Amino acid sequence: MLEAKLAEAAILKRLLDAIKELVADANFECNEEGIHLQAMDNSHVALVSVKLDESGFKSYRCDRPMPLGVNLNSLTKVLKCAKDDDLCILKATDDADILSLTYEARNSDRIAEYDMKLMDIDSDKLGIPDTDYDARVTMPSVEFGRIVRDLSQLGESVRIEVSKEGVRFFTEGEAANGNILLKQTEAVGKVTTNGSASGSQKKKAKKEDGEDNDDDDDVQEVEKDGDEEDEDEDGDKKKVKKEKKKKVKKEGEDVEMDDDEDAEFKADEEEGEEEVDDEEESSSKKRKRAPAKDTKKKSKKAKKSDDDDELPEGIRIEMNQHVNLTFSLKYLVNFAKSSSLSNIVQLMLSNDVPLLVSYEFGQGHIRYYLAPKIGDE
Amino acid sequence: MLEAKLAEAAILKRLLDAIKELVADANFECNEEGIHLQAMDNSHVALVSVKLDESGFKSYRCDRPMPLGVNLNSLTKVLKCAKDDDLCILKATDDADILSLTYEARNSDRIAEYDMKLMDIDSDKLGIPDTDYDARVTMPSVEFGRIVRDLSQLGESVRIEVSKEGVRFFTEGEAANGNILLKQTEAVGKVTTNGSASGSQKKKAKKEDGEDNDDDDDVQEVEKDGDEEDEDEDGDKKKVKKEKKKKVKKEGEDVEMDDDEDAEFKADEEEGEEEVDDEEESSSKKRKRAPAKDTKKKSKKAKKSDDDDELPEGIRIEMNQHVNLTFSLKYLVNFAKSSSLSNIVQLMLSNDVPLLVSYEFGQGHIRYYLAPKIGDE
DNA sequence: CTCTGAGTAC
DNA sequence: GTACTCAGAG
Repeated sequence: MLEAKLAEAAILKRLLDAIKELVADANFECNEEGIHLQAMDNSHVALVSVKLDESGFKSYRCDRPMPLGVNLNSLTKVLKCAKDDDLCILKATDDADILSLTYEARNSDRIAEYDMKLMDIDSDKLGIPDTDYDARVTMPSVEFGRIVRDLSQLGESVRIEVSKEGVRFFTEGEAANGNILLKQTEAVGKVTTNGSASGSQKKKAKKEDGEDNDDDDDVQEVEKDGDEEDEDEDGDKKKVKKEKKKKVKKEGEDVEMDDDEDAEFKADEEEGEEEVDDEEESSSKKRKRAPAKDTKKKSKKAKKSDDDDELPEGIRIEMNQHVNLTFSLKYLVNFAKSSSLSNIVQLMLSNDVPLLVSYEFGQGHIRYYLAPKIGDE
Repeated sequence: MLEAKLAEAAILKRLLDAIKELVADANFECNEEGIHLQAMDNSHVALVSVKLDESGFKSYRCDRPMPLGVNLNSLTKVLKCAKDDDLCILKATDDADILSLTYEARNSDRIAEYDMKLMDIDSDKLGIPDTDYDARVTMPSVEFGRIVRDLSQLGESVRIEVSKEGVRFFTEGEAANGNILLKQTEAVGKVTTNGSASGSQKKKAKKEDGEDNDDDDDVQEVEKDGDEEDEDEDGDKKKVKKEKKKKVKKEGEDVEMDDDEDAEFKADEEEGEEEVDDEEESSSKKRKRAPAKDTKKKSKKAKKSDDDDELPEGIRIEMNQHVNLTFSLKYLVNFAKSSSLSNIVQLMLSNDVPLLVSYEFGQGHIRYYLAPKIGDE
């Protein structure tokens, strides 16, 4: 049987919000390591992979591997009945025909239990080959969402090109064509959070810093001014100041997102790692609408703690080789719904192979794979 | 003629928001006791009863009983022209073909007057039998709203069962079944306000006093712990003390909700009553979410003052006998719109008789009656 | 007092 | 599904 206790129902709610439009039914594969879901989208064009690590649960027990065939629409309805801060307990018996969700209010004076019928789903689970991507772009998830939403108003697809110059998103539409260039955020003098990759960055990734987001990041005391040419400087500035207390991330290097990718970009991962100090709290609160910035610190914070922060800001571009690929914007817009799960998104690209869009959060990750369009389709 | 001055137009606005979806036209029956409205909903399934007590007005005069036939849609439009804190004066001449609404800004620098045509409505006013209900559940109105909204996503109807365990709401739906259990809030050490009902409670109602509400009731200095199990005495206690200045209701006992129900739970009514002293103001602001307790004492402040709070928290369950009834969620969701009128809602149930959902507020009350579903309809 | 989020209505 | 209104939080 399965009995998994999640500290906050909000995680599951956001996860379902992120994938319910893409996939109708899916198997939640539960085993001693945690819960994994992998599914093709309804039109069999994109692939979604979600992992909730056993360590991300308040308590977790799964005696034997079991696939729970869930209708995501039903699960979404059931999850709407949970308050964000409810304790959420998932239970299934070995016959796996019912998934029970129990929500317990903080004060325990209210306990709600929902039983959802499960279904048999043949999982054609495809293995995902490990790929050494030629380029990786790490950016605030809200910024990625903004870009694809903006461009989707003009055209159907976007060409993403990563070059020494940075990463460029091109769209051609009837009304207008558009292209957005993101340059790597300049490493701030010091404290910059996103700074560059540490040593491992092999290639020639460049990191200028463009963004002019408002950022509120957490940069520390350092101050960087960025006025270089156009954009950006202010973005950084502001961030600099805010960070008073944080101690920042620097050291964490590898912990973060190493799972799939490997050596190639491994070094960068650290960003996610940073932990905040204890007191943090600081100002990180606002991430709202600023274009790029955010601050929120919450994202990854480490896989294990409950909440995590990340470096809220900045764009990092790492590349081994120039890549130029075209994707359907419709899917990317859907992927971007995961912004509520992490402040950071990573785009992994190699010519002629599917794009990987990855969001890491405290309890696990959600990854999307999308094959490039070929020719002018 | 009628001339009634209401301290805040907001009360009327909220009242109309609460019933305008349920009823299209209704008679406002005005007499020397106040204004009363009673109407079946458009599909003749539910009954709404609203009472604005004469004492709840800043000034009130009604020379002779007169029914004012109002189109609630029109009245809603007119009320949207008032600011929440405007003084609102209702006037009608004896021929009752026009209702005049005058809004006066706090500082009197703005006076608006609207005249609305009235209509003849045959009121088939049914008497509402006094019922001694077998169970009464008192809970935060927002929580009730949340529960019925949640469950309405899963199914069409809800079975409400009150037992020694607490109150449980069950729904069966295609996607999932759900049940929510509310246990009586644990009585807090002393001060617990809710105490029990006073003497009148005839049956074997039990009143634990669980509530941990913050109650701010008005309990005075006394402290009651209410733990005995059942009964009531405290109910009276509390009211007794509170009354400092207000003339109020104490005496009014009957005033409260007695209309329909009576003896059964009458005692409890007082809760609503308590007034606060003058200084109130106090902290009453927060009644929000604390689970159960909080201390805040402010609550009701009195009917007359502008706002009333109630004990902001906690769930109280009183029952003479196990009840188990099924209702249409659609109506309950509509009833729950009255949450803006009171922080507290009471559900009165007896097997095979209509459910009474009651919201008491400083100036009066709004009550909904809904017949249970029979069998598996 | 302003902003953000949720709920309700069209 | 989109827009508007109301309520709660910062």
